[in-house]
Amino acid sequence: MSEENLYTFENEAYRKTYWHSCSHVMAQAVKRLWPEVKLAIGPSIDLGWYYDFDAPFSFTNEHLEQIEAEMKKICKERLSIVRSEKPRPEAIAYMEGREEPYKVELIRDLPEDAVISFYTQGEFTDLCAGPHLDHTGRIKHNGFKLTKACGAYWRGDSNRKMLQRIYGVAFPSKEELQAYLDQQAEALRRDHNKLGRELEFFTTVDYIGQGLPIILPKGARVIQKLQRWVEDTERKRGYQLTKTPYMAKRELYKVSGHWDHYRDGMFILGDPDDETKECFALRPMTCPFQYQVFLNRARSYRDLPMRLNETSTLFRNEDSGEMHGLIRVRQFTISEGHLMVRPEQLEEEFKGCLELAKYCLDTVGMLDDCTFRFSQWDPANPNNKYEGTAEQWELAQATMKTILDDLGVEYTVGIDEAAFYGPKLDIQYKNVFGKEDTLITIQVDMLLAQRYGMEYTDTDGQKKIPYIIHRTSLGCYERTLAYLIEKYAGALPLWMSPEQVRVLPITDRAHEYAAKLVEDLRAAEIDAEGDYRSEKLGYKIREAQMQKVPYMLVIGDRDMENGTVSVRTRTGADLGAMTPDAFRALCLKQIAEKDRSF
RNA sequence: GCUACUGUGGCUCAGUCGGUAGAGCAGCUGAUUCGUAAUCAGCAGGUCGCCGGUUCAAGUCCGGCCAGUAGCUCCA
Repeated sequence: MSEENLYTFENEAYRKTYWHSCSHVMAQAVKRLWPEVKLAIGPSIDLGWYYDFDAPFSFTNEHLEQIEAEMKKICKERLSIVRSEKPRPEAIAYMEGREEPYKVELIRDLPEDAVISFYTQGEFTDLCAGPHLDHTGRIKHNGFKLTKACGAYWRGDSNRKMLQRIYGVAFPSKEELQAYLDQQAEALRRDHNKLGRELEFFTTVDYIGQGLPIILPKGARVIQKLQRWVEDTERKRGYQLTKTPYMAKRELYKVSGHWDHYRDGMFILGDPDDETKECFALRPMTCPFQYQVFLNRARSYRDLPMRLNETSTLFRNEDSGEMHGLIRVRQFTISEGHLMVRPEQLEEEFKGCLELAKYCLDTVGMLDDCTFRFSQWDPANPNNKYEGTAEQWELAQATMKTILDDLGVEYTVGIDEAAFYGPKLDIQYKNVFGKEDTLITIQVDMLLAQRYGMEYTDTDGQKKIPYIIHRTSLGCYERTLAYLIEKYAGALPLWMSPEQVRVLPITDRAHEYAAKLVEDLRAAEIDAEGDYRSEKLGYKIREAQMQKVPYMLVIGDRDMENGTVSVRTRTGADLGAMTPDAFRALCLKQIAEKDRSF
């Protein structure tokens, strides 16, 4: 960072400091307007800041406008922001005197030897580690906006009180703020939950239930293309396809530990507490089912690595507020797989899994937008979430770290993000709202094989326990489809488009010729449709364009005379006239190459 | 699950102070045969998310439920 850029938004530290000071200005404005509101915390975040409040009323857009107006005043007052420190008892007494119970709790939870600092601007003082700008006038009064108010639990704990969080963003100028807001509006136009319904990829029905979308023919066709490609790709890489049951008796899940750790997340058929009767549960994951394939007969080291894949439909009883379009649902189908490996094969096989996932993501065009997270356990997790001993966890995580470092994977560490049976490499993706979810996960499991009595006879005649890699190559098809719709704004690459070509006869005279073209294209396994309605060409083009059909073939008298098709793309380009054979070859080449540029 | 907001024909929306539902697009029928983003006319389509309450009268008011949206918490 050069000297002249130190106090600009190019410097992350400055940017964060600026936003943090914005949060204080916002809190000051709220306290001026409604002194009875209690303060919780207000940090800067990746983009902007938030502040959590405990207010006796709900913040509405009108309140946000009032707060913004007061904030502008505070900026114009150019109040100095001054740091001070207080010893612990004095700090507690100070915040008790100000009737700020959340601040008192925060101070009480600080370590004994912590420096307790405060920042004061005008009449407003907040507990804060800092740093901050030197005065409130540094904040451009027309460069910020409060974007939304919503609920958030105190200290992120769902057992504690729900406070109200106000989010804001700020930029060094009005123009940059506007550019950001415009860009956000543009992103929302890509929202798969809106676009996916408009384009008839999926729908939902009230009386079927939450998180249970209907995948319509177009969405189903895309998923079918992806699924066939993934299964073929896996087969080429030595995977064997399995088909296992969608449900099992509770006893299966008791062995795996899912019954103890995941029961609330399962759809249970029967009374789970009546041990005298059979009780089933729909599967929330495929692991224990696919293990039975390994267990089918005695295994030798020659059987390993055993790579099993399954296009697996899973059922998870998510809490009602968790569902979101196709991204978070209660029934989904995942490109699931498990690899049973000898210890010395672990690194190579893990590498293979990662390469496969990267290949899949790259092919659909999503790799560049992904981030990697090494999800580890938290030994201090209070909910007894994790199985196994500390030694087993340390070994699994150390092994995985070595693998990731050897592969040169750039990752962040997520503490307490592991599965209950082992650490994970999660490949994360963000939706148009900036919310991140796991797209793909590759997990190392040194626990469950033993639980299920999985073993193989090694070269030395000894029985040994395999390591298991849990992995997916393209994630869940519903979620992946959602992200693809958002990434491409509905205009999916040709090879995965549900309708690849639409033939548009200009007059009735061209119907027969058009129908023949459709037939020939379909014979070549190209998804083609004809629009034989007696509408004008412009109307048919408009409709095909809005439905994001990659290629339109305009057919008129001229084409019939010359034996050509006139090719138009959904981007509006006119490729001119060519023979049907030439067009078909062009199409097939782009499909075979999975050309992402079209 | 929690907080807030939303719910009128397939879609986008109008519906005043409670007085018994309206438009455009899509659909259907007919006319039109028109070469690169909307041809014209007609027809049909809604127990206003569901259930209950208040009222002479509820799409409008109240309660409960269901569904959708954002965030929180959880999670692929």
